[in-house]
Amino acid sequence: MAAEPAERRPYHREDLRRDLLQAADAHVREHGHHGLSVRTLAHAVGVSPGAPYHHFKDRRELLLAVALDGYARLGEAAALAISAGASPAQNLLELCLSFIDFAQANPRLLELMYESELTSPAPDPALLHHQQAGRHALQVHLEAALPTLSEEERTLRLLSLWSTVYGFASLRNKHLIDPFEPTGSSADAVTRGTMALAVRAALSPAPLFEEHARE
Amino acid sequence: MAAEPAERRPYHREDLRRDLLQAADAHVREHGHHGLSVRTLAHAVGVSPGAPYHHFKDRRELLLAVALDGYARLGEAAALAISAGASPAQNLLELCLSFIDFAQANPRLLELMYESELTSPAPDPALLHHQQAGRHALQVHLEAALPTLSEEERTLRLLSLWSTVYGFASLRNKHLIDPFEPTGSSADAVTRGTMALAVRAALSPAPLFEEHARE
DNA sequence: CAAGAATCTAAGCAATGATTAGAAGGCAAT
DNA sequence: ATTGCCTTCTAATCATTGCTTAGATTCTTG
Repeated sequence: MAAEPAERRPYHREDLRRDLLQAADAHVREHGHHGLSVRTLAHAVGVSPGAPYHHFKDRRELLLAVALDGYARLGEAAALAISAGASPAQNLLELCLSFIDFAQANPRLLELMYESELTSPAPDPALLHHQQAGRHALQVHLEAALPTLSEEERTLRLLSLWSTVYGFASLRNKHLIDPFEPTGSSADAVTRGTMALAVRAALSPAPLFEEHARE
Repeated sequence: MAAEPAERRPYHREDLRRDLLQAADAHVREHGHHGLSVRTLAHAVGVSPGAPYHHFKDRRELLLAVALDGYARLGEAAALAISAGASPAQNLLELCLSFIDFAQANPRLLELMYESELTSPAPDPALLHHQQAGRHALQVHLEAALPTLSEEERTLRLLSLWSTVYGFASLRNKHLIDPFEPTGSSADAVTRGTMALAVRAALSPAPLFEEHARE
């Protein structure tokens, strides 16, 4: 929490904004964003309590910047997950797993990234864009995998899959999935199985919708 | 926000705790729990700033009580959704839709009900129980519908379905599903379709898991 | 009716978010 | 270089908030 109080204080420092973001990110990772105080953050970086307000209008804007940083890293992870040679089904699964892995590796950060308080009162355009990116990323590969399906069917499958991924990650981070042992590196068997199931269902060639309409 | 400042103040009032909870619930419904202040709440109810602390140890405990109230009402809605005569599939779908409906009707309250800040530092047993109830409710009917499936397969389907429901409700409340017109009463076509699809996939008799293992 | 317990008020403390005035340093044009 | 302006930072300050304490008021129970 309390980083080094900064060796020296050259009044105008190199890049206070960067240092603040770094310290804020560290705090969010360890304790979540709820307890984060601008003052203690300033003190940790070795600067007066009012200094951060020259780089961020608000506490909210500071947290917003941390969140946007998180989205950037999430985007990188997602980009690494897909590969040009793989099938759409594989890419879809890897994309889902990359999100879950990111959520497991950065639970507090992900919580901030989807924190509703961040968007109020004005929904930041950049934030909204990144929040929608998750769905869009899946959409592309789903369309590639199921070009023949009706637009409606595909939308439903997309929403279902994205909801599953986001919901699983959220519930898992809330420790509501299971007494998981923290397996460590990558997704465990249950996670992989659930995601594989979800992708399979989303890609099932038979129209799942409008079939079981009896009764 | 500001309720009537209470007509008179008989020092010992009827039930301050109830009044506080009611006012807190109203505030959460309108503005969410983030901005809720114990002091303004006390003032709205017409009582001194320290009074609430005789009924709630903490601001957190007050919010916890509001959340538990929410879970009680969610439980009632869920109980109304299932009917003894219906098929497990129908009950499953209605259960899912009742959760989505509740989420749509009380978005801020649901956000509080799954707020992580609520559980820290000590995860309240009652809260945890209610949070797990969503999954358990689905579990019962899923077991009734798919008694022949392996335990593993059923667990994966359960987790997938519950994740879909929770994820869809969350994303929808974050306005991340679509530009929805607030249709008003019940779930709209996209919601019903997505949930029907998810239930269908969860109940698909063919083993979705461990089948497509080629490649 | 008296004693004790519960509920409430009043006052106050420490922490926090945010603003303001002005000092300290950087930067560009002359 | 010196001048003038802008940016960055400090110091001081304010309002709000969560929460505690001491004591007043009321209820309850023996």
